[in-house]
Amino acid sequence: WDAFGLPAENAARERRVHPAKWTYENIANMRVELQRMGLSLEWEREFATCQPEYYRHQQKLFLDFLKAGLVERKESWVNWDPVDGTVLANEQVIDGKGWRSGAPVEKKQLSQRFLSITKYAQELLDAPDKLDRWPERVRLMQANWIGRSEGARLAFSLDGSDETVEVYTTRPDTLFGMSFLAIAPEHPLAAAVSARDPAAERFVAECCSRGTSEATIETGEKLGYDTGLRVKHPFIPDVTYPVWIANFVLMEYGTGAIFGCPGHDQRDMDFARKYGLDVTPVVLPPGADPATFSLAKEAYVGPGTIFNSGFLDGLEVDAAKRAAIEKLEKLGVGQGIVNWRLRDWGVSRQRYWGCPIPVIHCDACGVVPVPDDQLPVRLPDDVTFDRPGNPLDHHPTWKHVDCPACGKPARRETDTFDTFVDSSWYFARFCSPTAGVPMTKAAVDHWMPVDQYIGGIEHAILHLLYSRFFTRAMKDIGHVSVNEPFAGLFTQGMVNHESYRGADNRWLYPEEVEKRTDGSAAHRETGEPVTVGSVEAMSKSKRNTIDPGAIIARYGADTARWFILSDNPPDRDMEWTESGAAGAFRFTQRVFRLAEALDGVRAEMMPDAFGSAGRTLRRATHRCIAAVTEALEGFAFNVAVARLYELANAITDAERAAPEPGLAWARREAVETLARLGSPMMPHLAEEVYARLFPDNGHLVAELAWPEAEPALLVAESVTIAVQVMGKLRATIEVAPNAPEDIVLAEAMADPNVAKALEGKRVVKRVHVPNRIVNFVVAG
RNA sequence: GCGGGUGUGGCGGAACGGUAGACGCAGCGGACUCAAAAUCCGCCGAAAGCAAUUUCAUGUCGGUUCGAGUCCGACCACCCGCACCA
Repeated sequence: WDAFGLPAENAARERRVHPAKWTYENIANMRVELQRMGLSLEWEREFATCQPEYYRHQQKLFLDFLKAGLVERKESWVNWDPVDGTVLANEQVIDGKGWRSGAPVEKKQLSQRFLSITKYAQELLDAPDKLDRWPERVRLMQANWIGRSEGARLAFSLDGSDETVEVYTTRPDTLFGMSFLAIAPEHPLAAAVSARDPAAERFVAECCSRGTSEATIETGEKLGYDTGLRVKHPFIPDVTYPVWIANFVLMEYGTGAIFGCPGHDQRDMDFARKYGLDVTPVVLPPGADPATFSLAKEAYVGPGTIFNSGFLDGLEVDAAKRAAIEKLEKLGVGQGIVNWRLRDWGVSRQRYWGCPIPVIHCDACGVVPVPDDQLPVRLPDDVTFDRPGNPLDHHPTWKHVDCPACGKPARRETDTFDTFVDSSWYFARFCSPTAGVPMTKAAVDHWMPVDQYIGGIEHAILHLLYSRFFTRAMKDIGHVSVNEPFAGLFTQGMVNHESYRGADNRWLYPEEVEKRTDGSAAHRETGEPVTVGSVEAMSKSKRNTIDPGAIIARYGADTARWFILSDNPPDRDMEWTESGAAGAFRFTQRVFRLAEALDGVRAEMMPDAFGSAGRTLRRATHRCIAAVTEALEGFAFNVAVARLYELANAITDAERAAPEPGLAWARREAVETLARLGSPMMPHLAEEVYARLFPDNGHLVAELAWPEAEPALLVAESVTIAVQVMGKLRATIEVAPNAPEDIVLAEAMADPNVAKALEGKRVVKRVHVPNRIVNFVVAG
């Protein structure tokens, strides 16, 4: 149970219930639901991430990471809600305001802990090429997120000072096209300027309050402030350029500063045109005339030859990049580097309901790791949520401890881990869930990697990337032997449903809403009108969720399972509808009746020969084995279900056939197969049917090997061949399997309808695909 | 802006380049019943025809092929991810 996190804390604040109580009650409810569904889970391995028995090992892993140099402490910018006194995730900032308090969100710098995921950037980027059972889409999303780029880092000297400003660029070839240098509002140099320039301070403050919210990005308005500072060009020292603070420069990417080349970067172009800065083209498109080539509003980003650029003139873009980097390195002002979009993973959260970060702050010794023998650092139970901010911070005694190093009074860290940490290694813990260490080597070597991982596409980036990083880090400190945690990945689609709002604008659960025949909707009890919202992913906050318990209560678990699997391919999003549930229930009843009809028919030796109905049924049975097996292996559960319906229909046909030797045996075989192939979907019914057919067997279907098709029965007695004339179907003929071509063609031409279509035409080509199709190509 | 995906009956969806619409849901007609429920049988893309059958049809337009829902190109619509990433 991934059990730590914000929802529990919100429940605590809204309903005055302790997060632990709320969480364990939810777990209890969900456990009952999973058990009622009859899922084959190994409950001996159950645990919840909020149990000290779990998170103590997470704390140990963290300390191992710390020792291995995989943890850093850095200042970082966060979204700060001044009313709630807490840090907000980006998703919790709505239109620049805190989602709960509605207060304008501020940017604030906090000292946070970071896991060094960027040390593994190249490996994390490369390895998915070999994960051939991962969806291509997810591999691409991971690669884009990691975002490798090659370029140069170089230092610009400030005119009249010893200081420099570092920039990162992927286009060192365009350095001669520079017309300004721009820094992010959060850049240290911007702070220095602000200290003596109130107008600059106001500009920076405005940028920070607006942040990089969607509103600013959408309007795309580029805003800048000229600091009055100037920097020297690395290649032409006597020329200087203005230094601007610009809202479109991101502190988090590269160095937080760029050199502006309006001719060959659209953003720089927009900025230059707005503030009247120079635009010098330095890349000449193929075929363009250097004397007349100019740029108006569109930057040129294509290939070409460098000009207006001193020693780079005449080189192609790629060669110029190399030459520029070489020169920068020779001058000692820069070098070629690989840059990553991926940033280190900030794991500190100023929250109560999470795993405590096991370090202690001592005025004398600095940051001291909690010694292993003092783990776990337990969350205190006696906390209150009557004040904004982190309850751990307000707790009267919890954070006061003695320094493990010097023994003097010190403070516990009150931050907890991002809950993504909890889910980044649980799969390894499952291998040895009760071990006194995070995981035992023998167990993880036996089980890992996970053969088949299943999850929603919403986890395509963060959860999977973090787990991949954790696995590599755990390998480096000797816990596991594998590099990648998940050998196969299947991403299931989301289940969507309409959402409903009542008269008071509160969200309503679907079961509270009654649909009227005229299409309108009303509250089931009060009769008040209900606004029907869009069909969207089920979420607790919008209450558009369905409790499978209702179907289980009405029809039973097998019907619920059968129905859920029967309609949609599982990788596709679907809209939940119960319209097929009754049909699924009918089918479960029908399967039972098919078995009941065999009561009194004893299991005898397999007959030597079968009549035609028996042979037909046996072929259907064995074709079904092959088809269902293939469908299940490909996660096409809906197709597997369809094949089982076909088998049921074939059994019904056989029931109506005239009695013949061996037919009863064939029916028993078919019903047994139906139960066994259906057992993953409807296990309880399968066991009941099987026990009825073989009361003395003493085995469960679940214990039996998967059925295997007899190859001889997969070959049809006769095949239907489609006959086309010029690609249009004119008839179908029945022939023996693998019939000789001349016989097939003769029979095809003998068909009256085919003959009619061929009348008066000359056949110029005969296409024959054995057992499938004949096509006559005619002329005239 | 960049990247990816999807588009097939009234609905959910099947379909190694080879009979488009398997299977289910809904619907219509019938049997059984005093009646209902349950069950069973039949029909069920569109148009024409008494019928055999014919024509059209997998978002649009084109191409490759004996043959295209499937492969290729362009476009349209919707969905998802990332996004002033230098």
